Amino acid sequence: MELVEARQKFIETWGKLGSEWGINRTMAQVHALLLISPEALTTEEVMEALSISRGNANMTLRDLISWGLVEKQLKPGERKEYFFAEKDAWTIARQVAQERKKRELDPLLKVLNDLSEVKGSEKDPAYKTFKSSVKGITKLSANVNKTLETMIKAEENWFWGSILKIFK
Amino acid sequence: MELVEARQKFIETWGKLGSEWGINRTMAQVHALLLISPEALTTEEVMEALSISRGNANMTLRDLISWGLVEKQLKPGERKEYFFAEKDAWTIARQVAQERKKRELDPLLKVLNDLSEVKGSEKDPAYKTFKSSVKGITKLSANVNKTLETMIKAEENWFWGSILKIFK
DNA sequence: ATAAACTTTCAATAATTTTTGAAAGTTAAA
DNA sequence: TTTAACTTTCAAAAATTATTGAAAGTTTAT
Repeated sequence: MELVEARQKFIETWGKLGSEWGINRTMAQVHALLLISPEALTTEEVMEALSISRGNANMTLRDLISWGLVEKQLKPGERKEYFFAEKDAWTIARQVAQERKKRELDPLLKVLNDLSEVKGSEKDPAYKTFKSSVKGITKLSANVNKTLETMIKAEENWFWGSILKIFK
Repeated sequence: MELVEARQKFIETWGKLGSEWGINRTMAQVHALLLISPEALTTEEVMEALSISRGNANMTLRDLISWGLVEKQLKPGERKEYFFAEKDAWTIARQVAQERKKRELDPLLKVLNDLSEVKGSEKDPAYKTFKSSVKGITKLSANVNKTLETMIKAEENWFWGSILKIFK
C-alpha cells in the first residue's frame, strides 16, 4: 500500500472509530491527520487536507486542545498558529481516560449516590430491584473509577504491563 | 427521593450515558427500564413506560437481545413475549466488552495490520511518522485486546479485584 | 491610528440519526 | 380454513447533530 492511500485509510478508520465512541467524526479525523503529520499544521492546512470549512476546523481544533490531545505551536516571527498532536499512544489513552472520567464518570457517581438514598419499603419488589441494580452499578463504577485514577497516574507502559503479568 | 422519581432519574441518566458512548439513547433507556423492573415486561409495557412507538420498542428490544443484554421470556399459555434484562453489573460489563471487541476492536486490528505494511522510504519524515504512530496504536490496541479477552473469560469479581490489589 | 493577518462566532443550512405508525407478516387457537 | 393476537418491517417525518461561511473580533506591525 502507498503512503498516500494508507494515510487516507488511517484517517477514515480513526474517524469511524471515534464516531462509534461518541466522538464527532471530524474531530477524530483532524486528530488522525495531526497524529501522522511530522510537522505542526495550520488551520488552513487542516481545512485543505480534510476539505472542511474554516469554522469547523477552528472549533474542532479548539475541542482537541480542550481534550489535551493537541497543542498550539507558535513559530517565532509568524502570526499563524500551528497545531500538533501528542503522538504517544499511551499518553493519548490516559488523556482520554482522564477527560471522560471527569466529564462522565464523576457526575455518574454523584447521581448514583443520590439514587442510593431512595425511600421505600423492603416489601416492594420494585424498590428492592431498584436498590440492588443501582448498588451493583455503583460498585462497578467505583472500581472503574479507582482503576482509571491509577491509570491516569501511572507511568508509561507500567500499567498494562502489570495487568498482563498477572494473567500469564 | 421517591421511588418513582428515582426510577425516572435512573432511566434518564443511563440514557444520557449511553448516548455519550455511541449507544442510542432510547436503547439505553429501555435497558435501564428493564434493569429496574422486577418482572419481565411486554413490548406494550415498554412502549407505555417510555412513550415510544411500537416499531421503536420492537427494534430496540431486538438490538438489546443481539447485544446479549436482554432475553425473551415466554409465559406458558400466553402468546405475548416478555423481556427481561440481565441484572448483574459485572455480567453486563463483560457482555458489552465482548460485543464491542467483536464489532470494533477486531476490525481495527485488521486495518492496523494492513497499514503496517505501507511502502515508503525511511528518509521520508511523513513515512516515519506514519509508521511510528500506527505502531504505537497497534501496540496499545493489542494490549487492550488481551485485557478484554481476559476480562471476557474472567469470573465475577475476580478481575477488578486482582487489578486493584496490585496497586495497593 | 490604520491596515493587514489571522481567529472566532453563530445563524442558517445540510447531513445524519432516530422515531413513527400503518401495513404486512407470522403464529396459534377455534 | 379463518380469525385474532401478536410481531416485524420500512418509507416518511421528526429530531438531533454537524457544517458552512461570512461577518465580527482580535492582535501585531507600521
